[in-house]
Amino acid sequence: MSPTPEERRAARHQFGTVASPPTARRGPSRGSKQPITVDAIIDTAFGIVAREGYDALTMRRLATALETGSSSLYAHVVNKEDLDELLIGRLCAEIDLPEPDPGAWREQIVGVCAQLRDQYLRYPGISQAAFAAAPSNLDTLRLSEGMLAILLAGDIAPQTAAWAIDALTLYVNAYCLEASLENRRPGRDEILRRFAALPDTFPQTKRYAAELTSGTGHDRFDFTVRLMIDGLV
Amino acid sequence: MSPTPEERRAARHQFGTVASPPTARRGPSRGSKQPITVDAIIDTAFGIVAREGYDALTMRRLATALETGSSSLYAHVVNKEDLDELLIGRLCAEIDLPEPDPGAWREQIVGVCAQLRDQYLRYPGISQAAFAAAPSNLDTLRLSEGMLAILLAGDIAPQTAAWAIDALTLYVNAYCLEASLENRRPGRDEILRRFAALPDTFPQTKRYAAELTSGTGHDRFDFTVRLMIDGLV
DNA sequence: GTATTAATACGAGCGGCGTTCGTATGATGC
DNA sequence: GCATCATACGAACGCCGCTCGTATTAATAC
Repeated sequence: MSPTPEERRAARHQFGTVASPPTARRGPSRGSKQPITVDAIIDTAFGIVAREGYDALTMRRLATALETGSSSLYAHVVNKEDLDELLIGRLCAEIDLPEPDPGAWREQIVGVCAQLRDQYLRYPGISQAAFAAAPSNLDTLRLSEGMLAILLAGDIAPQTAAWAIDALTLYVNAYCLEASLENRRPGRDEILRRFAALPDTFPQTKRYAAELTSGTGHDRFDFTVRLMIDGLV
Repeated sequence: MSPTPEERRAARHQFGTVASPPTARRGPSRGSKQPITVDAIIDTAFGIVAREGYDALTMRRLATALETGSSSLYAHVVNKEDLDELLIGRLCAEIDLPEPDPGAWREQIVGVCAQLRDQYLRYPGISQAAFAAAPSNLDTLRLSEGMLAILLAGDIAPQTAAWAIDALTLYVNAYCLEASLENRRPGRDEILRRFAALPDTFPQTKRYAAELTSGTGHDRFDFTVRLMIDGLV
């Protein structure tokens, strides 16, 4: 009996893949349609999120894209939450972790955060899933292990390093989640107009409306990440 | 004609309440049941979230608690998103903003962040709604106005102050969102056990497992907020 | 060569969600 | 007394995640 989805999930949290013997395929494979695999599910899911955003990723929608029924997915994935974890896992797995260089730890950490940010932004809204992702997933642990190694090489105290990693990843998640919601909001011009129309009980907001609404590109992101990193010993 | 929910929402974003004349109540009011009002809806919603968490707050569930049908809510609230905004608005409205004291701006900002955190934590998961909340809501603007005033009094450059407020509120949101998901996760003991069972490709994680899983109470929160604030000029 | 068995696939259906629509209710102004 | 109109609400629509019973297929055992 090949591993159930539950067993696969457990393996992702506990040990490296048990390398279950690739049991020869059985079961129906009507016509030219290729069989459903976990990888195919993940690939298709990423496609949907990239094109239509995370909210469009439903089990039914995903099944339709795979030309099957939603119930078929549950033979490969425990539930939606499990699918989310698989997506976040793959995302983290693709982060390039540099060999720690004691003289360049700040740039290295900034680089990792930027990579993570760009991965999230490629798949709008997926950071929602990142918040729920369990901290014991092997792929996400690989990421924190790499960040920890960089900070330790930079002579940061272990406790400080651990909390800094938490703070940084939490901020990256939040920044990307907010960024993915930005299209639902009024544009900068509209906000400036509303700020100008505010009553005089909002003097600072009116006066510094430009500063409050500025931050094109990733200026705000860079500002905050640097703020945190420069504060480390 | 008394204001439609849409008009009420617009008022929250544009101008102070237009103080629509409190038209005497009309319509059915069968038996002793008191009429549905926006305030009653908000109060009941907070009760549900406080007791059962944000995910339990559905329009149907809310309507049931008010002893009515879900469709009745739409006479007072535009939609679920609007309800979320009302909740976040009230939450922000209850934050106590101190008179800016140039000599105590750090403590003042920390205090405001801690208040915000405690408000969010009182209603588990509600920070999900905070992410989506539009930045032009009057109650949330009052909060950022107050924080801006504190930072400016501390001689922080306007642009730095604006971005710092963004970073701080984003972090508070993220921290509280993660905190509300914590009960779904394995406890600290279980995580330590898993870390110990990791392969040797995770040397730092294994060695500093204690540091990585520490941070009872709000230690991690305090660490990060101080990290950001101390980095300001 | 045939029967057995395990793996896979999937349609139908359950309960719940946000939201809309048509209609009923009843206090108010004339 | 009657028309008006804010208010209230049941029924239904199209989604959602998920489960269950069953059908299909390929490897295996005899």
